[in-house]
Formats: sequence, C-alpha cells, structure tokens
Amino acid sequence: MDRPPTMKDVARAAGVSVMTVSRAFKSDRSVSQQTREKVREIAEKMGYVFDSTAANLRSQKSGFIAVTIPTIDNGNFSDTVGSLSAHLNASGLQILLGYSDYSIEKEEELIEQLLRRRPEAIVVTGGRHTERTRRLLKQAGIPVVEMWDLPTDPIDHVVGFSNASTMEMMVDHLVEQGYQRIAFVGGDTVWDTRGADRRRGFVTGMARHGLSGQARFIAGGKPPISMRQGADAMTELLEQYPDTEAVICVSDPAAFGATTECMRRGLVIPQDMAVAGFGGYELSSISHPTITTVDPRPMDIGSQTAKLISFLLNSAERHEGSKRVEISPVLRPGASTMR
Amino acid sequence: MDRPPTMKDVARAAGVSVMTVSRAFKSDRSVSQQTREKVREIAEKMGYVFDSTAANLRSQKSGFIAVTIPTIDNGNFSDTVGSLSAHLNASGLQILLGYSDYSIEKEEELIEQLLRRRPEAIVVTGGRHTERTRRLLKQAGIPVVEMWDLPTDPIDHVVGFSNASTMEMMVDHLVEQGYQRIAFVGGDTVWDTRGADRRRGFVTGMARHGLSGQARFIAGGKPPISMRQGADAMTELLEQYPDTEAVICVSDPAAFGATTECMRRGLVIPQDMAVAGFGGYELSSISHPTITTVDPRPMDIGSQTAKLISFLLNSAERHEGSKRVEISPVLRPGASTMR
DNA sequence: TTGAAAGCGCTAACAA
DNA sequence: TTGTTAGCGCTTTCAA
Repeated sequence: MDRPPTMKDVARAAGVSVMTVSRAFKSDRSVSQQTREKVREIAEKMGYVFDSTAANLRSQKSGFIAVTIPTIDNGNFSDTVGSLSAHLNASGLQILLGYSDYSIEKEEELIEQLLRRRPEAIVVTGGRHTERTRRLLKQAGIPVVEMWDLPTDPIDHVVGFSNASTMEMMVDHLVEQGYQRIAFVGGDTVWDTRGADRRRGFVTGMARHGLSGQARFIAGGKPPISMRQGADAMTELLEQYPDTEAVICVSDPAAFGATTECMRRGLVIPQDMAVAGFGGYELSSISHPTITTVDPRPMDIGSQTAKLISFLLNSAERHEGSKRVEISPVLRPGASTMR
Repeated sequence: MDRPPTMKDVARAAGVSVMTVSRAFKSDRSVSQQTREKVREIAEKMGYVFDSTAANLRSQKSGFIAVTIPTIDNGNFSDTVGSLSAHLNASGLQILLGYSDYSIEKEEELIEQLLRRRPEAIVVTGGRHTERTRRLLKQAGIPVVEMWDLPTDPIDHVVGFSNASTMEMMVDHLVEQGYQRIAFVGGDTVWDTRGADRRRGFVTGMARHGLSGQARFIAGGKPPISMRQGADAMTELLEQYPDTEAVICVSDPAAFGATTECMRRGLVIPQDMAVAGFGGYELSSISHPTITTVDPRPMDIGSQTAKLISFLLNSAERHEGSKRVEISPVLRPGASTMR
C-alpha cells in the first residue's frame, strides 16, 4: 500500500503495542532503553513521520503560539518575530504567523482563522482592535499578549512601550539642540495606530515646549512608509513650510529617504536641516551622516513576550491579574541632529 | 461548565445533528438557508470556534504549506514569504514558517518538525540539503518546491534563478564600464550557499574576461552580512588590495555599508571606487549615489511558487515529471558604477 | 435536506 | 515496563 505508515504499522513491525511506540517517541516516558531504540530504528527505516495533528487533538495541546503583525515588510516587526520564534522554539512551541496589513478588520478575520488552529496563546501587535476581536480574544480561554504598545484598556497581558513617549523624547532632544520649527512626517494615521501614537507624542512634546507641532504634519501615505515616500514627503515639506529646521520621521527608512532628498537639493544635514527617525535600524547608525533614532528594542519585545508566555503556560494555576512588561526605548543621537 | 463549546454543544442548542452544524460551516454543502443561518447565529452567540485540528485529522488535509527560509532578517526572503503568503491565503492555505539560520543541519531538524504537522506541500530555500533532508522530502508524499536556486539535482519542483549568472552579469557590466581590478565581498561560503554561488559566478565571469577574481575575496563573516560588516570588509579590502577599482558585494546592505566607508575615507564613488550589490533593495535605488544591483524579483518567486502549489494541489492526478520555473533577475544599473 | 455510525491517528487513564 | 480501552472533535460514508 502507498499511504504513509502510522504508529499502528510501526507497532506491528516492531511487535509491540501502539502505546509503546507512542512512548518511545516521547522523552521522559517509561520505556526500556532497548525497546525505545528498536522502535525508533524500525520507524526510521519505514519512513514513519509522527503525526502531530492526531496527537494534538487527543492531548488538546497544539504546540502553536499564534502571532499577528501588521506586515513582514518591516525590520522592527520581523526582528521581534525572529527573537520570539527563537525563544519559543526552545520550549518546543511553534509560531503561527499572520499579517493584518495594518487593518483592524483584516486582523479580526486573521485572528478568527488563527484561533481555529487552537493555539495555546496568542500574541497581537498593538492596542487597537475591533470590538469583535476583543470579544474573541477574551473568550478564547488562552493567554493573550498585546505587544508593541501600552494600551489604556488592555485585553489581558502587555509587553510594550509608549510610542507617544518616544516622540516626546525626540522633541526634547531636538529642542535641546536648538531646533524650534520642527515638522513630523508619518503615514495615514487611520491605518497605523502606532504611527498615530507617535504623532500624538510629537504634538504633546512640542506643546510642552510652547511650540506648535500640529501645523507641520506631512502624510506619506499607507504604511509601511517607504524610503521613497520619505523623500517625497521631504519635498512636500520644503514646499509647504520652507522655514522648517528639523523633521522627525515616523520610521528610519522614511528618515533615510528624507536625508537623501536633502542631499540631492544640496541641503547640508544637520546645518540646514535636522532629520530624525524611529526604529533603531542599522541603516541609521551606518548612513552618512548617522541619523538620530529611537531604538524600541524589538528583539527585547520578542524575548520578553516569549518569557511571559512560557511562564503563563508552565504555571498550572489560573493567574490572577494580567502581567504588564514595559520596555524602555533608547534614544540614539546621531550626527543628523547635532548642530 | 467551562470548557469551550464543541459542535455537539451547538447541535444540541440548535436542535439539529452535528452533521448539520458541520455542513452549516462549509460553503457549498447542502443545507437549507434557514438552518444554516440559525446554526451560525447560535454558534456565534455561544462563542463557538471551529476546531481545525479535528477537521484536519479526519479529512487528512491540514491546510498548511510548510516554508523554510534561512532567516527572517533579510528583506529579500521576507518579500518572498509575504508574497507567497498573500497568494496562498486566497486559496485558504496557511503558511507554516521556519528559519534554518543558514544551516543545513538546522534545516533538517526544522523540516522534520514541519512534516509532523502534515503540510500539504513544502517549500524550501536553496538547493543544498543534507542527505537525510532529501530523503525525508522525497518520502513525504507531498509536492516539494525548492526556491531561490536552480539546483543541478532537484528533489522535485523548482522556482528560482541562477545566483552565479547574476554575478556574471554584474562582472560584464563593470568590465563594460571600464573596471578591471574588481573585488568580491561575501559571507563565509560554507554557510550561505547562495552567496557561494554568487562568488562562483563572479570568478567565472572574471575569467571570461581574462581577469582574475579569485584573489580579491573578502569574507565578511556569517550571513546575513550586515551593513557594518560591509563597511569593515571595505576597510580590509583597501588595506589588502589598495589598487582595487570596483567591489561587488553579496547583498545590497553590505554594498551600502561599503559605500559609507568610502565616503568616510573621502573616496568618491564611482570615480575612486565602484560599488555594486545584490537584491534590488529600495535602499540601492534611493541612496546617494544610487547603487548598482541585481533584482532577483523575490515577490515573483513567491507568487510563482504559490501559483505552482495551487496547480499541484488542485489537479487531482499524480503529475508526471517535475515543474521548473525560471525567474529572470534584472540588472539595475546605478550611479555607483557609471564612471 | 438531514441524520447515524464509524473512524482519522494519536494519548489519557487505568490495568496488568 | 507494557498493554487495553476509550475518546479527542470533527468528516466520510451511507441511509432515509
């Protein structure tokens, strides 16, 4: 016959019961060393591949952790996922990844789909979700972690930072350097809630220094904002507000695009124009001049989330209250804002 | 009781059999419109979530496509995965992603783990694998696609391009521009087989023009090669071979790092030094000067792979022979090599 | 259009 | 240390 061999086939070939085969494939079960080796050897020879699907159904444990991110096309999110994945794999857990494309409606659909796979926990990016998403997550009966944000009304657990605060830090830094007429370049804020938070932080930070940030906002389009969009936004900015001294971009790639546009126009950074970004990308530390950025430590978000999940799954008891892990982003001053 | 509701619970609440509930959740089965609506409404109210695990076990279809890439920390691979994912989702398939970290041993382990989830097809990056990996894949009884390469001895299907040829193209371009003393910067070739192929192409291309490429090779370390490593390699190159006129880097980020190092040293690109990369990253088209690169069209690799998989899964019959889809990378000349 | 019975491949629970 | 029995939550198959 042609169908792939099952445990039953292996059991028959090895002259033992299926239960013995099952045990031979676990690590800490009671099987004699001799039997285990024999069974494994025969299984390998037969080309037997263990079927997790069946095991999961019976034991009601999928070994999956569901994760949603807006897009894979963003080094910060992929760093978080990479780190999360590496840490969870060590615990024998696998990531089930989905992309919401910056849409909370798509996120709802995605989460519904992911929950059908019976993940043991679910990690979502950001603090804004549809009402139905919130309900689905609360009813799911598994740990829920919101990451990359500090929601005011969290669903359950949180591993994140305040996007608004990072931009307040940045405004403080620029004002300290003597800049006053500061602009903000971001994406359409209906889409990118974290981008919107950053813009809000910019406005608040400016107000604290008695400056108006409201006026100088350039929308670069749908996120993730590309380098090209950053460059185009710079052009628009120079047309609309030619007296601008400094620009804060919603992300490092956009900031890099903005610097190249300045160079093309013969503007000297940071004398004629200061440029700052967000994300702590390698690009910012190596470009010439180096670009001031805020590093949100995406790998730490991943590892802290993994740690939290391992804790939640391993402690047998139901937990009282929800954990909240705050990550502290770091301002990394570059040559682009030091005049 | 506290456990999540099952189809049985929904059936009881709706006063129908489980089979009717099951049918109400499929699209094209025979259920009366009235019954379907009633069942779905009750299910939603109860907070019922369909359990794919059980459905998959019974129907022997997981809805998973397993995919392995070396790392998520590489824009080219994530572009391919993003595109693949988007196209497969449209067919109701979900990606099960794993990272091999550029190690064929880790890849073997990873593939073994992924096969236990009973994917309906598997996509692996690259043409070099352990003997056991090849055996596992051949025995798996599902379509196997090797992407991002054109292996000489493919396991099954292939969607890729010749990494060596891209570098021959690049050498041709540089020689055409009048460069002769050309160097290559890449990673440790034992790790990155695609990087090794590119280096081979470089050597072949040079030889075709009667030039020696063998000599000027700078190893930048374990892949993926960072911008910093590209910059450091440039430093090493200038020390070892100060007469070098042009450098081809294994990837765009490395090439960008190399250009920044040149700038720091006051070298003018492309007059004093030409720099070229690989990957067709946005970075290359927007940096100043723009950097010559080869675009391997990673999104096309993803969409073509998705298309192939859909075809293979939908045609009921066993297929004779293996498909081979060749992608044509495009040379994108930039200012960095045009003297 | 609906339902009853059987079973997908594994493991929990218990027995020997 | 090993085996037996039952069943995880669905869908296939067949019957009404």
